[in-house]
Amino acid sequence: MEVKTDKREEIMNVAEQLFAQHGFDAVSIRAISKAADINIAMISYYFGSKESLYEEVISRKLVSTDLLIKTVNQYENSKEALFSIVDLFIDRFFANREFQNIIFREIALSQRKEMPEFITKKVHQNFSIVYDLIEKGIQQKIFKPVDIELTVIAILGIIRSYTTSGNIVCKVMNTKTSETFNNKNKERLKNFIKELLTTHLDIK
Amino acid sequence: MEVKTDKREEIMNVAEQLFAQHGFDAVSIRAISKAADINIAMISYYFGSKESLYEEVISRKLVSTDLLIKTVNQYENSKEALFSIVDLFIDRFFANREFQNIIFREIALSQRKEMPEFITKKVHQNFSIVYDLIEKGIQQKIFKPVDIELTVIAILGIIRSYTTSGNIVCKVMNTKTSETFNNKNKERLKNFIKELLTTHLDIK
DNA sequence: GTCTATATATGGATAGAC
DNA sequence: GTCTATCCATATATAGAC
Repeated sequence: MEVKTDKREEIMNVAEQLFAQHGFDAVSIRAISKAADINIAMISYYFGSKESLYEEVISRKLVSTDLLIKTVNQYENSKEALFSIVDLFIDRFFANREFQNIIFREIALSQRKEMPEFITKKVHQNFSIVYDLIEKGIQQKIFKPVDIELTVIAILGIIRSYTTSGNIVCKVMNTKTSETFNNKNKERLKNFIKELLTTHLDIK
Repeated sequence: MEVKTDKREEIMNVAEQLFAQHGFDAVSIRAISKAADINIAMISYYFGSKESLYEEVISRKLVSTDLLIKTVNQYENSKEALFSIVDLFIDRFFANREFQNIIFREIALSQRKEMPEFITKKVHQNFSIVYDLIEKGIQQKIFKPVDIELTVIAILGIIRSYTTSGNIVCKVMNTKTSETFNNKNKERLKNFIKELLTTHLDIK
């Protein structure tokens, strides 16, 4: 017996991939309907408009990111908590790296006005969690006092850069795309950032 | 006596700003012609097509980046050379941060096939220069042996993240856009990365 | 719910007058 | 070099039959 995926969801999956690869404007609803093997009119029927479809595609993933972060707040030890956040972010970015393209394109764009505001808020929540963690560690004298803002930007920036720079990273690493994002290199990146943070924060 | 800017160049300036803000597809040649206060037909007349205009806008800046990098290769001391590169990149990214949006959007996109290849090559040259510098420093026992590839990605990634994340960085820093990119915060970012590298590479 | 046909808009590019 | 007018392709969205 086949699992009959919801049509709406399937359209969203196809749309997400196309938006990630080509950008919002370069993807027509015709292209989506063709790739999803449904009639063009169905997209308007289900979502009302291309813009609404786009917003739904983004919204559903942002929420789940937010939920996962909350689970980390339970660690007592600041170092363990910080490292688990590094793991968490890298896991999620590796699993959703196409989607991350959409997010950071929207952040950089001033095109669709309401959208970036919405995304900025969500992403900022993630930054805040890391910020609070480092601040707490400094207060506990576990971490050296550092520039917290820039440390947060650095952590997320490195991860973001690795996962969304496509061919550049592959060229630097001298790997193919599949290899660049396999488990071995995922662990490599995790260890690199943890070691970088260990010396930066002077963790014993 | 007025300096009469070349028409072609003025169109390119206007186009660059619009492409950076809204992306290639969202900017029509009508919008460019209106913003540049010239007739629509003139864009085809000067550049042949919208795509060619876009390519020219990108090309002219990439070349100058490349030239500047070469001047740095003259430093004897690896630490001084590396730090001067950090200064150079941050200066250039701050001065051209709108333009950087175009570059990294193209890198992430697979839309215009020939374009990313062209950009990838140029950007990779920049990465290579940093790579070679760190490698040399390690051989000279000035730097601790580190993961060179990831170190390079980290340096450029932090700078890129700071300059192209728009509102996010402003929100984290609790600053307005103008303040985020003023000289004080430019120096702050330079110092942060240099300190980070100092502990990471264990520079005495 | 699903399809065809179509209304309507917008964009890139060019022909041809001046 | 500069402009108007226009061609042609493609896009979104919807009306209406089934």
